[in-house]
Amino acid sequence: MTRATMRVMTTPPSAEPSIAPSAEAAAGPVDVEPAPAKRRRSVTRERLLDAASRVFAQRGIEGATVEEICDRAGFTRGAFYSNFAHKNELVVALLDREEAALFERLGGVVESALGYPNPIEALSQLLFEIAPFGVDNHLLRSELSLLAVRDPELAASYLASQRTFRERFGPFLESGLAAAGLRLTVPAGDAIDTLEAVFEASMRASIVAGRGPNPADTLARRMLPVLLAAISRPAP
Amino acid sequence: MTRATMRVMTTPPSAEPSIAPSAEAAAGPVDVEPAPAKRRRSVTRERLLDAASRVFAQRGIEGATVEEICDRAGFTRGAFYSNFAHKNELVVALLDREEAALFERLGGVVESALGYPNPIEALSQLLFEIAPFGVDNHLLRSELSLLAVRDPELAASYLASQRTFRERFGPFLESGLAAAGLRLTVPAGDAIDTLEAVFEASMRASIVAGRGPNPADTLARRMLPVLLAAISRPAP
DNA sequence: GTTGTTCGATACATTAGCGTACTCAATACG
DNA sequence: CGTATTGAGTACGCTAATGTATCGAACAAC
Repeated sequence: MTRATMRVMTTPPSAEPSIAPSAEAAAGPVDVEPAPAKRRRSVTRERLLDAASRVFAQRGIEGATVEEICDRAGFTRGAFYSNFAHKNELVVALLDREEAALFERLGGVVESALGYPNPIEALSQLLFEIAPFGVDNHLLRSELSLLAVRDPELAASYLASQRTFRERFGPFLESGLAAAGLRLTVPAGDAIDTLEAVFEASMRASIVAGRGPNPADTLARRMLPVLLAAISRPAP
Repeated sequence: MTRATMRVMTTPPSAEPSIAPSAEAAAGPVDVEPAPAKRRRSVTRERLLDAASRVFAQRGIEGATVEEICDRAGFTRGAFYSNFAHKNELVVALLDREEAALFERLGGVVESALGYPNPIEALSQLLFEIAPFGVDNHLLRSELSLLAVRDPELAASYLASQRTFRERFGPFLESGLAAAGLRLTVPAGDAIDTLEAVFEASMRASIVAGRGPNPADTLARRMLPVLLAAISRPAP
């Protein structure tokens, strides 16, 4: 019952393999895997973020407790406060990470945009491949935007994220449409906001209604083609 | 410092006029004003609901404490728990009340629907008269839908409210369109959900961005005509 | 090997907010 | 008028969650 003993028991309870000295090539992801031990810290951070993502999805941001996040990550609160100052900092960090992940997917899928028969359908399909990249993120963003209404600090982060999202997604959308011989009839920002709004509503609706996260028919699935048609017209 | 003294001090601190015995015709609203004293209770309830509405708007549902609501209403928690079983019951009660209020407005505005020159613009205008009947309600519904994702009890109430909203608003929308020589091209439910989603997003966006609740140009203001056009076509 | 540093664990103090039980005052009713 | 009922205030206990201060062990460098 020395602390060493306890540590062995608590550290890798049900998560990734332990971070033993020479486990460099071991662990799952294809990540850069930096200096073997020097970066335990960043591994811990990642695991906390992973856990946070799950717990947030389940309980919501406000509903989530730091403790549960730590438990799920296989750490104690000590580890948490050694890595983040507050819960909010965690939220922001998670937001950043998910955003990066989104753009990665976006990059990976962009080439498949071209050369479809029906342009609107193709674009819809495309959006479906990147947008519902997890209900969790939608819920997260949704709740975040709500929290941002009151918390100025979160608002700043949220707005920043929102802006880069628009900046990167706008061109994507426009080039997608262009490839289909279409162009936007409304400001790109509005188009994106509208699409996002419907996606969010759609997600929430299907969850609240108890249907699985993405059954074949959702509001978004039905409305997306209509919306895309509404905000574009054949390019001159 | 008998309790009587304290009561005098705490009861009407900064709210509506006190509920003295013969103050029947006194108080503000044009309400039915039932039996003079028999219904103190319902007055208390109303005041708690009013306060709750304000506090929720400011702090959010989860962020609001029962205590603050009571303070603002000029009561103590004793009064609260004498009127509501839980915070959730309050939330549901408030939801019901706001819904009723919405339909009242909807009734009052429906006649002005007819006989406009530009049908789409007219409808947009109409929706703007009933929809942003207060940012607060949008935030409330927004947060509620989020809470409903996790809380089955709230989900039930939310879904019920959602359903009656759709049932009453659908015909309204359809007849509005019909009067303009248009008909829906998508299911009414989808149309409503989409409009609502954009309204919500629009509200949140302008609040988060720090602009006032309804400046002349919002996402909704810009997109509503486009959306309406997208979901309707000339009737045969 | 020894030493220094870093990271995470343990334990604690504190706060806040909820819900309940009990009490008193005022009103309604006979 | 006196009694019963109801509505609101007061006080209390309890739980959950946060953040902090301290401690020990592993790793890295020399």
